[in-house]
Amino acid sequence: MVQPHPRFLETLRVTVGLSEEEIQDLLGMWVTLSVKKKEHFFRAGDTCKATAYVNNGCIRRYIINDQGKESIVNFATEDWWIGDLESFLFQKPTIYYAQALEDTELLLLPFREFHIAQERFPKYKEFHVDKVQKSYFATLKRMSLSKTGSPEEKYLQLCKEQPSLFQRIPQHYIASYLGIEPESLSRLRRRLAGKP
Amino acid sequence: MVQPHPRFLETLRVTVGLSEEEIQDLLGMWVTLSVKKKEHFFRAGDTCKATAYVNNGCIRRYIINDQGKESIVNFATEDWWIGDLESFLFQKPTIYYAQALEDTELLLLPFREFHIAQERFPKYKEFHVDKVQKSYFATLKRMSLSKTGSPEEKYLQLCKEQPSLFQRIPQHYIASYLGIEPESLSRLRRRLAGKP
DNA sequence: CGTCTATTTGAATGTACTCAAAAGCGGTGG
DNA sequence: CCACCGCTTTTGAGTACATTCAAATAGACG
Repeated sequence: MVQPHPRFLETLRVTVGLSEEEIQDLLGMWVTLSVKKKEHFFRAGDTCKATAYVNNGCIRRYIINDQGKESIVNFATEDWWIGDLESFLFQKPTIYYAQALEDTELLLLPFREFHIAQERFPKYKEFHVDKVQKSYFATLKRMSLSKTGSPEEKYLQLCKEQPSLFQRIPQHYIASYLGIEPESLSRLRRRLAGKP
Repeated sequence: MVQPHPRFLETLRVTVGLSEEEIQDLLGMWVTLSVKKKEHFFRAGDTCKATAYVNNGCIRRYIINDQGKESIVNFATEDWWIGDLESFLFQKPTIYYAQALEDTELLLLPFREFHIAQERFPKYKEFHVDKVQKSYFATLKRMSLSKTGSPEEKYLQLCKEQPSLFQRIPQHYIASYLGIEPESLSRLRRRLAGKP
């Protein structure tokens, strides 16, 4: 495996609470996957065969609706997790697409190894259950607030949460995430810049 | 306790998988709460002291944003669960409001009893973890799809999922749920009815 | 430099919004 | 039984903002 991101090891040590030996043991179960810019990690219809940690790079997760329109659900950069948990846990087809926007390095824990790890390290299982719950609560909050917010507010929110994105990816992806057209985002930015 | 909804008992029997004795034991831990139309079950800032099952009636859960605008998150009718799990599990203040739109009867499992039940009946614990996960996945899917959908699609979706609502509550609540103004919903309905 | 892609700008259109007022509906009390 | 009241829904007119389509400009990269 490639050199894991420092925060990956820190998570295992501090948040999960594993000993150095346990970490070495666990690390042995992970494999590295490189995904080149523009390539897909998975597509709708695939079944997710592993949980994935973004070691570096950037992945966009999106969905395509009945009318063929795509909408970005989230961006995963360094130290994020990417995948479709439902597809992974139940080994059923996903409805999402995951595409690299930069050359990306993923750390994968395959399905079998995931279950072995959960058995062997109860702390890892707890960590995982906890992560699901936290994601749930965060998602609920984001959803509730985003419903009342204007595109402008959502834009400013994203600027706060993931400022690095604007330096690395074309902004029509940002527009797709915000649920507006690239032209609208362009005009929105001009308005915010205060040039009438 | 009042007569529980038949589907409540069925859930305990079939989904949770408890024996008749266990059910009797568990039922003893629940208490009934009546909430009159227009009254609040909880408000932002409160800490949820119980998990709540809607035995009959209807509750709207909503949020008020920075600009003081309210937005309905969901409607809970018979055989739904209502509350803020995050607030309940971590005993911290909620950001939501829950108000009865009809005289409503709730079945409550208070915080202490909830934990006793989880210890005494491992199956109940499993049931609960499962419920959280399923809610999470359902929420994600709803969110992803709602982002691309027009108000019209969301309206038709609600018609399919909770048709009874339209017979019981004022439609400006539906509008708030859809994220549009009452006037817009009125016009939307006229368009759908096909009267130019 | 030339090509491809991304961003910006313009003009016309559409849809939801605000504000205002009218019409519909349900319940209460005379 | 009817008149009145409060609340809900509908309708109208004008406004704001995102969309579409089209074209011009700017950037990135071989």
